[in-house]
Amino acid sequence: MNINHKVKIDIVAVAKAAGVSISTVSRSFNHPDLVKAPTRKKIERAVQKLGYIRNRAAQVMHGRRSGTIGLIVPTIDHAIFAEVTQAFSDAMDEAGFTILIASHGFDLEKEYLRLRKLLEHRVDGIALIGLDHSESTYQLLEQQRIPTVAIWNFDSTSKISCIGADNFEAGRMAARHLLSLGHRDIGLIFPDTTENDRARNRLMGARSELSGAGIHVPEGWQIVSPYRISMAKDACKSMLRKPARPTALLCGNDIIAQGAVYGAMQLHLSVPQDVSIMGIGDFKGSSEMEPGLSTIRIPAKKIGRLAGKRIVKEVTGESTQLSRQRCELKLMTRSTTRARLTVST
Amino acid sequence: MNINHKVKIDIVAVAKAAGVSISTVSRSFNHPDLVKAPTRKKIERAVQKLGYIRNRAAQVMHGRRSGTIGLIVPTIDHAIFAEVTQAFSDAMDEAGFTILIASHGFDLEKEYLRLRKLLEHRVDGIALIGLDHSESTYQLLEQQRIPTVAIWNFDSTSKISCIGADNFEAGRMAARHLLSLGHRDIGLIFPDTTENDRARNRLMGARSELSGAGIHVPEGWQIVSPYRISMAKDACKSMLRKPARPTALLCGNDIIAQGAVYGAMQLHLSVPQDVSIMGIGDFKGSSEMEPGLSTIRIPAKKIGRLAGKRIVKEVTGESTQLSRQRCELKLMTRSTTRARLTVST
DNA sequence: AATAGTTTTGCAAATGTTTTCATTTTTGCC
DNA sequence: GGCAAAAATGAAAACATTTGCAAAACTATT
Repeated sequence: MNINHKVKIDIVAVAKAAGVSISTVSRSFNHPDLVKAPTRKKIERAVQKLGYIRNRAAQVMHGRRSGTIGLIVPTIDHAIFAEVTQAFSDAMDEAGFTILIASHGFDLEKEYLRLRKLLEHRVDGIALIGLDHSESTYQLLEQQRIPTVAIWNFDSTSKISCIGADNFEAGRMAARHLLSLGHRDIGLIFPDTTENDRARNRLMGARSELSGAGIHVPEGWQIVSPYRISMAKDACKSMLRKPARPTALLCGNDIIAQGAVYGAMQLHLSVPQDVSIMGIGDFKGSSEMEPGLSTIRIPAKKIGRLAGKRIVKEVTGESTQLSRQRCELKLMTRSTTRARLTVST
Repeated sequence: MNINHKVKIDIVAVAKAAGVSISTVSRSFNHPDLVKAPTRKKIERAVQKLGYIRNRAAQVMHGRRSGTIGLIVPTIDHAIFAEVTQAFSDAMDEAGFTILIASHGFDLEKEYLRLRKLLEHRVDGIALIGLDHSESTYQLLEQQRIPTVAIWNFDSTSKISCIGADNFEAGRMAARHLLSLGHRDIGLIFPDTTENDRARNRLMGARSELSGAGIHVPEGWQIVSPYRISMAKDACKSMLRKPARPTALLCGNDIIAQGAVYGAMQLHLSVPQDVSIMGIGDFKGSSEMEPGLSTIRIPAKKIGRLAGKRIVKEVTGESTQLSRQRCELKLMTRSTTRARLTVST
């Protein structure tokens, strides 16, 4: 029955239909306790009849919060980011916020541009992945004084709030696990670390642990592979085909590790008998594959959820100072690692 | 140097700093060719100095488009949706739009609420997954006359624009492949299909093909499992442990199929020697796992990208009528299916 | 029934921008 | 150097809402 014929339905139309003033309509939305129940009823009925939907753009102009948070990720299409994004989104829903999402494909210049665009939309807060961002990004965030939280990394010296794991420690734990199993010939497969602090810190952690144990990783045993199963598979095969091959592989994350496992299988090496493979991350799927992947668990869901709660707090002014939160890591010993069989020395 | 001390930086401040009128500033953004180059330079310098960022909320109030598209997905944290979302996002970036994302966890009532919220933010268009939506959702979309596109399914009778694959056909093709390999004892593992038209159509397609070949699927050989590897693993094991077990498994999607492959492995059955396993979807990872999964390829990236382009066209008014686009399917024969070994009949 | 106090409602200004129309400046041409 | 035409700029209205303040309508008390 509601005739909606070209006429735009705004608060004025509702007021007219309900036979009250505009202010009363506005108030009945924003401060319902200030308007008499019967009046509210009339307004509600008018809203229903006309199919009115409030215009947040107009509200924003009054210094009201937009009720949106900008989330900038490298890519959505990665197990890690998808998981963390979903958890973040759940936290936002709970708090009544909506997410504006943008991805930059690991390009920090693009990230800056995405940030600008989100700010145009007057998001109330910004969530980023990691702490590696361009100087201009950091400057812009500071200049705009917008609540910001970095997801996924913990760093006690960060300039912005951060919630996540200590990646250095993660690399260290992964290395320690392999060392504890008696491995001394260890290969490393990591992504390019120039614009990726997460990977860089893991690598540094791993190397530090290894050299602490007096182990040197020879030239050919450290290779670079992006976070793609197929690439990692090839990288792994190229390393394991060499006459002198490592007895264990430490991978920059679970995606690489999964690729490594499959690569080894293709060479008819069995995991973990012939080679142990260690991941970092414990992504969805790592526990479920065959054989189950040994890895360092980084609690993505928890991080996403905490980050969501944190940004809401900063936006609502409930807690405004910089906060750094470290999420604990956990060694998940599954079926891709085992003690080195024969010590040939 | 830019003093930004509590003073809010709006277009007025820029005008003052540049020594021109507000209108000129606005024009230099929206119709740069209408303002003299030197004036534009002055304005740009003022913008730079003050760190001004345009306020889209204010623009929206003038009937301008918000430059945002609402995307509502069941969940982000699923290989399929993550992939399609990323492709959609890329298309949006290209067109200069920003995405407001919301997820509903396969709950169509929640979907309706998310839609309402997105409409409050005055998104210019809406993208949904699939064609199964609540009556109120459809009504709201129609009433608000907002450009909408359904991603992932093709249906020639849809009430809204849709871009995707014909899931019935996908199910049919998967079944046909198994039949062509000589399988007649086929088990089905599908998710609950009550609020999921994609799964429902696939199942119907598969069953129709099977019964067309005179094959009846006995009670115990059709089980329900959600789209979770671990659950599918268990479901598969429960089916394959029975004394009379099928020679092939047709799975509702690749996640279930991956779970099935791992489940079979755990029972020390080899795939495809002991049992063939067929997926639907060809998600990221399916080609890379060992053994590579035989499946029906649904081109997620392409669908996401096309959907993005389509919604932009509808929003800009370039093409306003309902459009239905079917993306072609492709049988990917990899290593989890093979001809039935011995025909015992 | 009048008064004071309280609750409810309405008026109008304010928000940051775009755009129409009018005004001013510049340009081209004789 | 003056004039018409064209180009550039500015003033003010419009957009959909919120909110401070004032007015009106109730309540309670005497």
